[in-house]
Amino acid sequence: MAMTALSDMEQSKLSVKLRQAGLRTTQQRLALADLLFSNGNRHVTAEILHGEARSAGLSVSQATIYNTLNQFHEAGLLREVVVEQGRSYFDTNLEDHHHFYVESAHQLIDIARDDISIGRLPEAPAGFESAGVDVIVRLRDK
Amino acid sequence: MAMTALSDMEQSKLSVKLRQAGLRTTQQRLALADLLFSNGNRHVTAEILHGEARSAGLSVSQATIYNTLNQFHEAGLLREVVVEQGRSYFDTNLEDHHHFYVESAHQLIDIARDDISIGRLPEAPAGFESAGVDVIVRLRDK
DNA sequence: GTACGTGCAAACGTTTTGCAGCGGG
DNA sequence: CCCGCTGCAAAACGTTTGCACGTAC
Repeated sequence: MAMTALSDMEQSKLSVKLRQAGLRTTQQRLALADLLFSNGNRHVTAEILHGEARSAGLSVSQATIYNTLNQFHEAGLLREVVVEQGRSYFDTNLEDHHHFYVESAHQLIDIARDDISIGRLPEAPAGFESAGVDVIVRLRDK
Repeated sequence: MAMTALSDMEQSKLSVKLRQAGLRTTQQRLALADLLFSNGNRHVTAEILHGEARSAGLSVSQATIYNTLNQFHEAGLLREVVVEQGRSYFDTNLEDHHHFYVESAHQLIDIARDDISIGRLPEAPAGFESAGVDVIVRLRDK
C-alpha cells in the first residue's frame, strides 16, 4: 500500500497521541492524523480529508474517513463545528474559541477566545448545564 | 380538500403577510403560515411541521413543506438555525436573539438578546461583512 | 490468535428536483 | 388564461452500517 513517508519523529508523536486516546495505531489513522495535526490548526470536512488522503497517495475508503473523524471526535482529538445544514466540519483547534463562517466559500476562520467577550450569559434552565458556547459570525462578501 | 377553519381576521392578516413577502396566498401556504405564526414563537423542523399539518387534517406533501419553509426563509419570514448535523430548524422569532440547544431532546429555547451581552467582536476580514452573529449555548442533562 | 480496523456496497434520513396537473390572479 | 404552486416519486446528498477480510498487538 502506498504510504506517505512520515518522519520517525512525527510517527512517534502521532502514535503516542493515538495511544493516549485509546486508539490503535493503524496505518490509516496515522496517515490521517498526520494530515490533520501536522500542519497547524485546520477545519476539515470528510470530503476534504478524503480528497487530501487520495492526493497524498493513500487508499482510504470513505467509511474509514467517517469512522476516523468520529473516533477522533469522541476521543477528544477533534471538535465538531455545525454551521451548515448537511455537512460536518471538524476543527483541530481544541482551545476555547469561536468562528467566522464565510458562507459563499464554505470556509471557517478561527476567532481567538480573547477577541470576543461574552458578558452576561443566562443561567441554564433547571436540570441542565452548559456543555459549551458556540459563537458563529456569518460573513458575506462585501 | 380538508382545511382548518381560519378566522377571517387571521386569514386576512396572514394573507397580507404573504402578499408583502411576494408570495401567492395559496391554501397550503395560508394553513402552514397559520401553524407557524398564530401561536407565538416557534422552532420547527420540516418533519414537525409536516406532522402538525397532517394532524390538522391538511393534505400537504413533504415537498410543499420544504418548498414553503425555504420560500418563507428567503422572504425573511423565518430564520434558519443550524445546531445539528442533518436537520434544519426554522425559527419564527425574527428579533435579534440567541439559543439554548438541549442536545438530548433536540430542542431549541430562545435567549433574549438582552440576556446575553457580546462585548468586543472582531472585525470581519477584509472584503467581508457580518451577516449575523449566532450564539448557541449547548445544554446537557445535569 | 483474537479483537479491532478496514473496504466495499448497500441502507439511511433529510432535502431537492422533474414533471404532470391544479388553482390563484 | 397563464404562470406559479402542488403532489408524487425518484434522485441527490452526506453519513452510517453490515459484513467479509485484513492487521495490530
